[in-house]
Amino acid sequence: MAPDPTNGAIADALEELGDLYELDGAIVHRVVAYRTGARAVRDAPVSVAELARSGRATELPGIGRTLQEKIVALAQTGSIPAAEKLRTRIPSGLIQLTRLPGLGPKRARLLHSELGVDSLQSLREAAEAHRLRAVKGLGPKFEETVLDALQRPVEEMERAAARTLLPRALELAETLAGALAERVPDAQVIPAGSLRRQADSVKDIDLVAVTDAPEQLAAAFAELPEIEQASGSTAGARGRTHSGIAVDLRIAAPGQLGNLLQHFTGSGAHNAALREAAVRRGLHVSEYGILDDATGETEHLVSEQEVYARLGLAYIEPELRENRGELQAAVLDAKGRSQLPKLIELADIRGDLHSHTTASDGRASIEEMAQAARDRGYEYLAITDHSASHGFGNAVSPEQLRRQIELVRAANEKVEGIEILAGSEVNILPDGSLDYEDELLAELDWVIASVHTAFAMERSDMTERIVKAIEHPLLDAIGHPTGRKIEQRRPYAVDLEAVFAAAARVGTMLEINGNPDRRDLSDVDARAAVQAGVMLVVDSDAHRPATLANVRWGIATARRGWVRAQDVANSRPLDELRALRKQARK
DNA sequence: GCCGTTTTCGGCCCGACTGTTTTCAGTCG
Repeated sequence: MAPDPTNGAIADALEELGDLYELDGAIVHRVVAYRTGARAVRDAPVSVAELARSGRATELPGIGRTLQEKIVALAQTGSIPAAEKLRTRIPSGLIQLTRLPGLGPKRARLLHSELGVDSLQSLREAAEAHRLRAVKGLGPKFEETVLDALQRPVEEMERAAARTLLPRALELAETLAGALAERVPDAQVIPAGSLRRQADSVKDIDLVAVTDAPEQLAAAFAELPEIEQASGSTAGARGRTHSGIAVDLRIAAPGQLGNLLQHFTGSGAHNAALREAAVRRGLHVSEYGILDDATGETEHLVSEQEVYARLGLAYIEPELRENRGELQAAVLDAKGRSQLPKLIELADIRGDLHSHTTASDGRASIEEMAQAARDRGYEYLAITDHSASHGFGNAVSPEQLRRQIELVRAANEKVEGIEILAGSEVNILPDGSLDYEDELLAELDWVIASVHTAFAMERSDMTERIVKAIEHPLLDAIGHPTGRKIEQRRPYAVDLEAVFAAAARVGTMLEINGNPDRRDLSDVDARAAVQAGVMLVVDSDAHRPATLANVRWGIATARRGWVRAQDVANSRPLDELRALRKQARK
């Protein structure tokens, strides 16, 4: 039997089917239903193919009976009959057409029926022969836009599609906001959009500003040294940085910051769902205010708290605004309470359980790392250098680890105000064993294990490998459990449901690694892990004192995953953390 | 195609911008 399609593959298939229906002239709501469904599948933390087979995929918001049937067909036969049928009628090149700016499904359909255009190549030929302008509803300007888009080099298209990791984008946004506030002293400039939601990566930088001098602010934006090209008005300005990131600045009068910030924080899916629910209550939400059908009046609100309150909702933290159930959870009951979690905060973290020194590939000594951790206000720090088989010239032999344990004990005497734990980040070998003897592992205060080799294993083998490690009695936690690198490397194939079940059963913790390239577990995975009963740890994986601060990206991911402080072991004092170790629980 | 503290049928977020238009359709975020 063929393996189940991944959630990603199912989502791709539903999106393609949506595109096909759209080009076939289906009503927009049907098309939107496919795209909403695709998103729900992509975000789902469990195997949707399995869910659909047991008739439970309809529990996902946006998946009904029809989509479930199509998912089952995809899992059983490898394709969806409706898509097969549509493909005979709609040339695949038409979908490519809709990716061009200013060219959507309606125009692609029009070009196909009027001119027989069915690919980027035939579109180019038609445009060059000036046949586009002859079509009713199109004109020379449109023809020019099309030729322009087709002539743009591939690299530029790719650059425009590229996403920037959160830390870099946030730093840039803060630089721009600071420079603007300096030039227009009364202006308040706030990063919004996916930046404010602390997403893994962002497509562009959204800034929201409040000022009484909008013209001055828009002009100042265009003058910024970081901005390469800009256009603007009193409502805002757009530009592009020299590094190629699009920047959007929106300017509001002080009285409506709440509405504007809520709108531009998004996500698009959150806002669409929020507004649909509001319409049922006779309220119409936009970036300018809330229009009440009953009075015909539009209210302008200064704060987001007021916006959510006006809609009968508890305040929703930006990290939760992805339309993953937060709107339902925010509904206030008769006593004014909601089902939203109290999210973990950076200040809840009492220690770091994953850090490196010069003993392996780190850049600082045990003492330097410990002092930096203490200066962050931590109660404890685990030194977890790589293990015997790590390779890259920085493996730690068993003898070296014994010596390292002594060095940690000695450093603990020297450095006041923090407890240093002797640990290791051991490799999970392809057969699921760890690469130190149990006798040595038993001497350590903290053992974290990670996959660093043989990423390309079969899903079932990788699952078996990691579950075996989880079941090791001396192991405390699994580091960066999926191996993903944001925008670079997909997670290795593994059955996370089985991993979570095993971890919950034996009491092995799972990490949210705070390295901004990793943030692994991801937000949706972390949420599913907690739901399965897993205890998490949030670590920096620091290789030098400064990168201890990377724990903030782990906290961002945890918050996006609905994680509370009580779900995270290193939010607890050291004695409580020790009591959570498997060894202590026996 | 999905969904329901006004509905199992009849709705389905909101506004800006562009280019083509004599009042608006299509696209985008």
